[in-house]
Amino acid sequence: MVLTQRKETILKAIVGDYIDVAVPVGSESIATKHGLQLSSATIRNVMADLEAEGYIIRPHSSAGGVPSDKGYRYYVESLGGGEALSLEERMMIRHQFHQVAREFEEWTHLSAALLAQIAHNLGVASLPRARHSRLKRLELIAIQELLTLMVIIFQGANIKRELLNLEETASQQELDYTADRLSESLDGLTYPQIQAKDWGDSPLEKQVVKELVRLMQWQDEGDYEELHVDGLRHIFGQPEFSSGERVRTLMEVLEDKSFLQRVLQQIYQSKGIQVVIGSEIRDDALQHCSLVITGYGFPGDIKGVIGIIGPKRMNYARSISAVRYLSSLMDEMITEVYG
Amino acid sequence: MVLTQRKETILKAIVGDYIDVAVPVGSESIATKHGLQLSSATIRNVMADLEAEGYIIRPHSSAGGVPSDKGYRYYVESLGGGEALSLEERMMIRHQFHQVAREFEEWTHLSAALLAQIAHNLGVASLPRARHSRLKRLELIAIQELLTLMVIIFQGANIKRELLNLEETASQQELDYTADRLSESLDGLTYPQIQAKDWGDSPLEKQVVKELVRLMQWQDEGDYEELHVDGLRHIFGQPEFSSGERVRTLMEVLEDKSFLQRVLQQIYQSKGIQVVIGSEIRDDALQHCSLVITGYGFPGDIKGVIGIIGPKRMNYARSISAVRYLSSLMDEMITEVYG
DNA sequence: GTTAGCACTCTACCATCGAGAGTGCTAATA
DNA sequence: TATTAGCACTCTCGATGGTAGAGTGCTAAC
Repeated sequence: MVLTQRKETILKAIVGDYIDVAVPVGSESIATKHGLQLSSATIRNVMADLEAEGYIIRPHSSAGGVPSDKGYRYYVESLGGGEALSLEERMMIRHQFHQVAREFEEWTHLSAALLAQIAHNLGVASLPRARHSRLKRLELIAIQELLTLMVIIFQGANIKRELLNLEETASQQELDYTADRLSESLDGLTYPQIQAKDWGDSPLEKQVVKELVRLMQWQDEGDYEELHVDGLRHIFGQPEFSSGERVRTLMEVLEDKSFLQRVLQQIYQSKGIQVVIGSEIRDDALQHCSLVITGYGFPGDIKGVIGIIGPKRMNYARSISAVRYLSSLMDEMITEVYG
Repeated sequence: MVLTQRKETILKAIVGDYIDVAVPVGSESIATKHGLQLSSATIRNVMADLEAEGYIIRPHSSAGGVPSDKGYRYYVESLGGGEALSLEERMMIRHQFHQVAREFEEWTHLSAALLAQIAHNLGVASLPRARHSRLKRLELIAIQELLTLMVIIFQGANIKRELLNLEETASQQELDYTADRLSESLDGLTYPQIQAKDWGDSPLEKQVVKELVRLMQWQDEGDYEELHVDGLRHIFGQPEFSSGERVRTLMEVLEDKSFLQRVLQQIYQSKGIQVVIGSEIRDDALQHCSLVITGYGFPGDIKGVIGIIGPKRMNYARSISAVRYLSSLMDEMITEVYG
């Protein structure tokens, strides 16, 4: 599936121009703007070929060409590494991360915000999570006679809190004792390991462990941590989303978190930065969109996901660089925490 | 500012009809649809008065009337209690809350989602937070030699986690000891009280306390907890947001959390459910919107906020009932937790 | 293989026009 | 005096048609 030099040059010109101006591009403008030593007639011939081979589409019979998904795909493949972010941008990003380095709820907020800002599209980011969560520490705090707050701290600094209705009363001392005992004996264990252990007679302990296992199981089997989305304001500037209908379906997808996560999951299986274009996304609602997305964290174990969602007509080179840089930064930061 | 019986009836008819169909309403349709024993000519006379008094506006000289902000205001005031939610709806809501009762991260998600669903507009909700946060317990967990995870549990089950770069190495034992000591001596204190205490010589303790105070201060002085927004998909169905420009400014406001929080703060000062219409909101970007919103929690102490944002042309009666019911439910639930 | 020339196609824009909805006014009516 | 019928007037909205311009495809010449 490789094109001759000239076809490729012209296809890239078409895609590039269309990305810039969102208007079908004609043979004349290519001939003049790109310094090719070819007349518009020649370019028309080439474009006819490109259309026949499915790389471009014509909105109507006497209109210029717009890239098909196949055309975008060829364009993206031929980009190579993509242009790196400028030094100033990289420094700006590093600086901002430095500001929030200690509060890692902020990491995903910042990532999503920066991606949105750089790409002028949607930025998405989820916190990293271990595939098999391991307990680090457990706290039990009495709230009312039978109501207890259970705080679970996982390795990697993930935290869950949950209310627990005790079956029988317990003093704060008893709760502390139980929490300490459990923290010690369960340190570093996954939920199947916890489940496999032999539990004595203490009904309190039993109840807490049961709840703990339930929660860890639910968490490990679930999808990602919550996904942060930023940059909605940019999307509405794009001509492809000026009509109401597309915006609405896009919103429906974005608000149906489970759905978006399913899409991301499917993408995340593979390594490295993924670029998924239009119909390559399984879902109808995202036919007009492309994703530039990657997982990060320790391969196969801890995983999070960050990326960019936008119209197919996006700046892929820049988006890829941005996602690459931010994912490496996130990798760096969580390596410190998960040590 | 009270209208005669007839004027009021007609104004309410206009506002009600306009809310239904989003089209300027004419004298003829009022005369026929509302069973008034009046001819369209009479209604035209009344409408001329209403226009002169500023309750309605004409898009152009020979068009029907659309409510002004003043007209909406009168309509809302005259609604009285508003229609209650149906029994089925209330049971459905209660049931859903019951499902997530133990995980209160979910409370705001669910509230926002339900409000959005009921009102077919944006639902917003923030978690409750104490005005003066009080420490409940502190945990210190070694991650690397000089890197420690500090987990702070507040009264009311709010939790913060933060990374701490230690000035000198400390074993997990030392960290535990310090955390226990501090948890005990600081239990129930606010940050000024903590600051006022006399701190011994332990550099570790000093550092932890300093960081703790910084964080609590930052938190107490900040705005609300993060605000959850749901229902974007509904907004785009509304005719007033079909044009690109308004959507974009709305998005800009929604994504600028600090800004939205400022608006909400201003509103939250007062008690009970607030209905804020168009120009009554200080912000230009929200001129086309109305808010139905209320704080909840213990007055003057613990506060959160939930509400509905939509076009001025919203179903106020239903929105008010929904916000009222959900805020009472949230009150109920946090009363249990905060005791 | 490339290009100039030209007829053809399609869109986007503008002006025009008529139907329809709705008003304001006036005069007649209860 | 309050209400109503009647009517001329105003404004929007959608359809229609006509034109300029951009761009193509084809053919013949280079």
